Amino acid sequence: MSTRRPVRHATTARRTPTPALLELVAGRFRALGEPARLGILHALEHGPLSVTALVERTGLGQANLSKHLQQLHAAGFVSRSRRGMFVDYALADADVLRLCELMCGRLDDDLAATQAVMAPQRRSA
Amino acid sequence: MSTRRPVRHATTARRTPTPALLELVAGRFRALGEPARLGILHALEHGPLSVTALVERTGLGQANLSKHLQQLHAAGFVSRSRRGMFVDYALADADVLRLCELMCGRLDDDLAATQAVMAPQRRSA
DNA sequence: TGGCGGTATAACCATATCGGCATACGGTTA
DNA sequence: TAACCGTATGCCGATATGGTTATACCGCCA
Repeated sequence: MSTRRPVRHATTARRTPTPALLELVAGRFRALGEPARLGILHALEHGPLSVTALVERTGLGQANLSKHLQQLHAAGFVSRSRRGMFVDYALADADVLRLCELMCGRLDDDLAATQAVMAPQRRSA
Repeated sequence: MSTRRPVRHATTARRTPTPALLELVAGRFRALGEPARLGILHALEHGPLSVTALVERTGLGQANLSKHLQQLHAAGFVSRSRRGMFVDYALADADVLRLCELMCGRLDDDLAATQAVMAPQRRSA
């Protein structure tokens, strides 16, 4: 349910945003503003994983990981589902990766620009 | 310079991200993870503004605002330029708004979904 | 050159957040 | 039901971050 793509309400769009709305949006960006959580999302890129599996791939402590997963879930970036004794987490939708790719694209550009300034004539360094 | 659009290096793309890279990306998301800074970006949506002008539109204290502007600038979201005694800040590019729109779209969807669950038969509440 | 308006920085406090430890919760299996 | 495994939560110390006040910096103009 919720294809996420065609929907577009007027809720958050095109108006002077209230402080409460800004806080909501900011909270979601903040959820991505942590290397550990980005690592989790990256680990989920190729399919759902249980908490235990995520502990291995990310190297995070179990408790710590669990807390990060709660935050990602609260922000709507991952979905939760039980499988026997395990709990599988998965990327909620493709927009998550879109956000990261957009951000990475910006980073690439800026890094390239910085390099160009720092060493204009060198090939790579 | 730097059209930002067609460029796409291999730097951050498609590889197991190093901790340092994750930190870089996370830092940029964190720069957007603050209502005050989102408010600043919103204020700049229709054109460059000086710090003084931003103080008025955002209601932030001057020192506070200045610090937020430094962070946004460091993250590459705004550009700086002197005009006489003033310093004008402007959105660095259109991707900034793209990121916010993507995030707002997600929020809209989630809010709609929540409402649908909370009051399936009501029209609006 | 001195004063002034605009902007940035420093020092400070309050609060939020992360990571780790211990432990509680929830299913599953014996 | 009891023991057990996977997951979540409460508490703590360390650190980071935001907001305020005071002050330093820096072009401009008299």
